[in-house]
Order: sequence, then C-alpha cells, then structure tokens
Amino acid sequence: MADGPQGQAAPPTLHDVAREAGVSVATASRALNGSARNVRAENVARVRAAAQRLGYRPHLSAQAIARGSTRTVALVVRDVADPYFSAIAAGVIEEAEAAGLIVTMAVAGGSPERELQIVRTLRGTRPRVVIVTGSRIDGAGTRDALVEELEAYRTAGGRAVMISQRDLPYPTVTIDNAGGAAELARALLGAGYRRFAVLHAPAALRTSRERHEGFLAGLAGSGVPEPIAVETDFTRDGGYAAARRLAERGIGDVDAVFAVNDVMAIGAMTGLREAGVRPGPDVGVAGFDDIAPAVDVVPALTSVAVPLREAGAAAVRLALPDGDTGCEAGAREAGVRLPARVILRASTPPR
Amino acid sequence: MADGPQGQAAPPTLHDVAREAGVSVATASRALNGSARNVRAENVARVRAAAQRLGYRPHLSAQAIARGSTRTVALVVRDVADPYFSAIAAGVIEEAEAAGLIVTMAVAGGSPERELQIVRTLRGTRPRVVIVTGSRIDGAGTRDALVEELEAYRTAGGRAVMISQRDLPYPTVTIDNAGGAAELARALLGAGYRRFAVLHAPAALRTSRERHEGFLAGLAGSGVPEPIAVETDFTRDGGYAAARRLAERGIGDVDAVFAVNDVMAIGAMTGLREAGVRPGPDVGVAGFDDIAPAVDVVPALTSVAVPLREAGAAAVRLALPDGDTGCEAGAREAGVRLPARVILRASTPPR
DNA sequence: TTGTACGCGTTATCAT
DNA sequence: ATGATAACGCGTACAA
Repeated sequence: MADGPQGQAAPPTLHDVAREAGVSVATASRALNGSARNVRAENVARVRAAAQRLGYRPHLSAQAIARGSTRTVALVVRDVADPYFSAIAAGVIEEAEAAGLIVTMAVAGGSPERELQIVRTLRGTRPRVVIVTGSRIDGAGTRDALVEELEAYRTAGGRAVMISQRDLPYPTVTIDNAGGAAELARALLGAGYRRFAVLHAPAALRTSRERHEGFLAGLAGSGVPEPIAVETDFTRDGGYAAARRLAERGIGDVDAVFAVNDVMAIGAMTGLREAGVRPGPDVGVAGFDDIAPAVDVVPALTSVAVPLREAGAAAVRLALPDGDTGCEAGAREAGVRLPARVILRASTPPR
Repeated sequence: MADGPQGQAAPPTLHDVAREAGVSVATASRALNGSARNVRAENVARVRAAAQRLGYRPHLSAQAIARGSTRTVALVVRDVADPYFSAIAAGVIEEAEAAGLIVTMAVAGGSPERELQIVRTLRGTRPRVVIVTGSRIDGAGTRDALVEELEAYRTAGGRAVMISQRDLPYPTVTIDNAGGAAELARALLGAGYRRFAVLHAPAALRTSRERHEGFLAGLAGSGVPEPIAVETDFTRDGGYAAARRLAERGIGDVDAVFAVNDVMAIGAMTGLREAGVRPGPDVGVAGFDDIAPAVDVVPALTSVAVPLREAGAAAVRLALPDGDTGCEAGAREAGVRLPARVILRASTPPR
C-alpha cells in the first residue's frame, strides 16, 4: 500500500518456508519442487500452505545451480520491432512456454559484432537452447568467433539452432525462399507478365539473394528478357526510392515489379504512384512475406506467404529432446525447411 | 566441427580458470568480475588469458546467488507479434541493454490469469525490474492477486513499472490517449468535418475507452451532432466488419470515421471501399497509433502518433536508480505521461 | 596483493 | 517418509 522504504526485507527462502511449516528444508524442497509423492500428504499441505502464506517463489537461479541446468531459451534477433522478427519471436515464445521454458531475448541490430557479444553474454545464463535468427551477412569477419562461441556452448551440453542461417554448422530452420520466388515467377508468367524488374538488396544479404535468384530460376526457359535488377535497401524506403528511380528512368519496358520483401513492395507502390504509374493496371507489383497490411493496400499486394511464427516454433522443437515435442528424429541434426506459398492478389491482375 | 555426441563436458568454472592460471579462485574472481585493480597486473593478464583459452563465461545464476541480485528485467506483453507491443519491447530492450541488463520476455495473450501466472514465474528469476504492459481489462478478478504478487516483489526490493495500466499502484508510463484523441477531434473540426462515427472496442478495454472519450471531449462545445458509436473488435477485422455494417446501414449522415486504432482504421478503409464508399473523397478516415503502413495505404491515413518505443525506454528509466540514467526524481514514483501527436494525411482532406 | 573459508538458495545423497 | 549435510559456482569478509 504505502511506500514503506523499509522494503529491503529479503524474499522468503525455502528455509523460511520449512521453519514456518515445521519441517526440514529437504522435505519442503520435495513438497514444492521435487517428487512430492515421497512426502506425507499432511506435510505437503503444511508446506504448501506455508509457502502460500509467505508468498514464497523458488529462486530460479538457485535451482539452476543446484540442478545444474536452467529452463530458459535465449533468442537473438536483429530487431524486435520488425514484423518479420516479432512473428518469429512470437512462435518461439509460444512453443517455449508450452514446454515450460522462459525466453530471454536480445537484439543484435544487424551488427555481427553485437551479435557475437550478445551470444557471449547470453551463454552466461546457461540456457538450454540458443536460437539465432536473422539473415547472416556474408563475409562478416565475426563468423568464426561466433562458431567458436557456439561450439563451446554445444560442448557444454547446450543446443544451438539457427533460423534462416544455413551457413552455420547447426540445425537450421529455413524458409524456402528460392522455391517460393520461383513459384511466384511462374505464377506471374502464367498471368501473362513478360518483362520484369527486380528490386533487391545487396547480394551479401542472403535472404535477398535467394529470393532474387529463385525468381530468375523460375523464369528460366520461358524465353522472357532478362529482368532489370535494381539494388536498394532492404526496407520500405529502399523500395520507395528504387521505384521512383525506375519510374523516372522510364518504365515502359517493364510490366511487373518484384520486390524481395513486402515492405519494399509497399514502399515501391507508393513510389510508383507518386511518379504517375498506377500499381496494378499500369504495372504489376509483387512482394514476399505476406505481412498483414498486404491485404489492405490498394491494390491488394500479391505476395509469398512464409510461416514465420511456425519457423520460431519449429526452432524450439528442433532444439528440445524428442520426448518433449513432436519432431522427427531425422530433423534433429539436419534442420527443417518450411515451404513458402504464393498468394495472387489484385496488384498483379491477369494481363 | 563434427557432431561429437560426447559433448556433455561440463563448462569450465572459475576453479578451472584459477587452476589454469595458477592462482586461487578469489584472485581469479577479482581479476574477471570483481575489482580488478586489487590484483597484480601480471595475474590479471594470466587469468584473462586462461579464461580466454578455456572459453570461460561466468555463470550468471551463480553470480546472482552470490551477489544477491541479478541483472535482468522481466517484460510481460500481450502479444509480441502485435506492432504496438513489439515497438514497446524494442524500447525496453534497447534501454535495458544500454544499462547492461538482460531482458526476459513473456506473453500473456490477453488473459489476466495467464498474466498473473507469468508474473509469478518471472518473479522466480528475481529480476531487478518487472515491466507489465498491455491495456488492463477492467473488472478482471485477478487484479488483487496481481497486486499482491507485485507487492511481495516490491517488498523484496524489486521495482515494478507499468506501461499504460494506470489503475495499478505502481509507477506508470502512460500515453496521452485522451489528449491525443481530443486534439484529433479538434483538427478534424478545423478541417471542416461535422458528422462523425467512432469505431471502438468494448469500454472495458481502457485504451479504447480513453481514446473514444477523449474524442468526444474534443468535440464538446462545437455543436456538432453526437457521433455514431459502433462497437467492434480491437483488430483489423473488427474495423473492417464495423465499416461494412456502417456502410450497409447507410453512411450518408457521416462525413468522417474515427477508428480507435490504425489497424482498425485500415481494415475500415478496405471495408468502406468494398461497400462502394471511397475513403478520403467520400468520407474521412482517421486512426490512432501511426503504425508504419499508415503512410502507404491509399489515401494515406490520418493518425495520432504515439511514442511506443520511447514508452518502453521510459519504463526502464523509471525503474532504474537515478544514477543509472537521466530521469527526474519526481517521476520516480509518479510515473510519466507521453504526449501523442496528430498527423493529418490524405485520408481526411479539408472539406 | 593473495589465499582460505564461508555464505548465497536450492537439490540430492545418504542415513535414519 | 524424513532430516542432516554435501554439493553447485561464485563473491567476499577476513586473515595472512
């Protein structure tokens, strides 16, 4: 109620509970967090009541030390505010909580050094599982250091799992970027599109490269001209800027624009419109990810749906022992590849 | 490199490091995590080298026990995947990491019982700070239990901070929903709008109610007719459905629709359009939150920007001792109110 | 400056 | 079924 600055009273410990209940710490421990069936029912009740009365909560750190293992999973993402990562995080948290695990989360912000630093720190918490997500930048010098760190972690009995980082020697959940992009390309061909532009990020960004290359692969053999490639940022503003550049340079020779993610595509639609080009009627636009707003922009955006939440959940399943969760043993070391699904909408009307 | 299933080797402890360096544990402890200036430089180097060689990381749980305090902040949100909460989470994580704190995160999913359960569990980690965010549902029976739990936590020296839950007796970061909505109302009046409809969630949802009431307050004294109130879900689909209902019932008597959040507003725009009503030219549309896609829908959505990321950061500043961060001592117990800012866009053209 | 020894809150072993 | 007591990994008096 009041402020009571005397508040430094230490939280009740198992000793306090035991004393209050009139039993030994051992019994109290068994009654609360151990095999309660080895203790007389009456004492179980006594202890539970005492714990309740005192507002006792077991000290997880102490348990961790005594048991020699924690019940936490450490998750490192590039940016929580990004819907891509927050969807993954939601899946991780959901599945982890279902398994009785607590999630600790850190943000690398796209910096490999920061990522390494974070994994170091997080390792100090001795998590059961470490999940690293975020497209790896090829050639970043910290790769070896990161592997070394994770290797030490694994040697100590930890489980490391990657999401969409197939170049690290750990079980990986990956989205079928290339396959989805290829399927999209074929769908657009089927809708009558012939002359493409691709808005992509620098090739060092693996996700962008996979989608770009997959798109080209899907076009292969169709005889359409080589798409125009526009390199830009992997962001909404990147898509916007690239579209404006494209439009100003003259867009008469392209009838569809593929942006390697939805926020880029949505930015591109605005860019095109401001340049006097109508997305849909004048030029088809397609993205990748199928984020929520895709259905509410005008025209609704053709995209490739990726099961992000499921990817997060799959990652923790991959990490946990077979018993805890449905997960084929084969996938345990190899990893899992999740399919991406094309969704045609009004932004690419049949031509 | 290889799989090496012999991996159960226990991680190196401080003892191992000490032995490797040829000093006592005490010296090793001081050299690594204590006051290193009380140990001979040569030994500091020895110990550091040994730690490096062994890949030693201090066991945070052990430190927590020995020191009697952790360096973690516990964050509970309703849904990470929701951009509203992920933005707050980003702010919390950023500020926490700046202060050298690790964030553990849990998802309550809108269930007060689950929220209570989570706070209980999280308290077991003995966090320095607990941050609870998410609009409280009025009248939920678990309120007292939650307060009791948090009170026990505070008595034990912990700091509890709320984000947008002003009915709990703890320092709170709140967004000026009412003020922002009132300002929006006045701005719309200034733009020539006179007959309003409000799309809102059930009044038990405090955020919705505050924005709704604030909007009405902003209208007060202007002499315009009482707005039509349409109750629906606090979601995109809720906004969509409400707009369709509105349109089908005949929308001739309203010239602007205010939805109490942006995803509702964006859904409403789609709903109106499908009913043959053009957002902007036919009827003004405004939302609240200023989420990223607001600028890319057509017409661009008038909204009220709320500093969510800043709210998260402010929450951890509120919780930390004065020294650690800039934060007026006065705010320490009272809390902080962040302003919301109206942003007029094409969805509410002057009339 | 360094080392010994105790304590932190819990679990687990071993008697009883 | 229960109770001492020894770990667990680390910090830190206290003594040297």
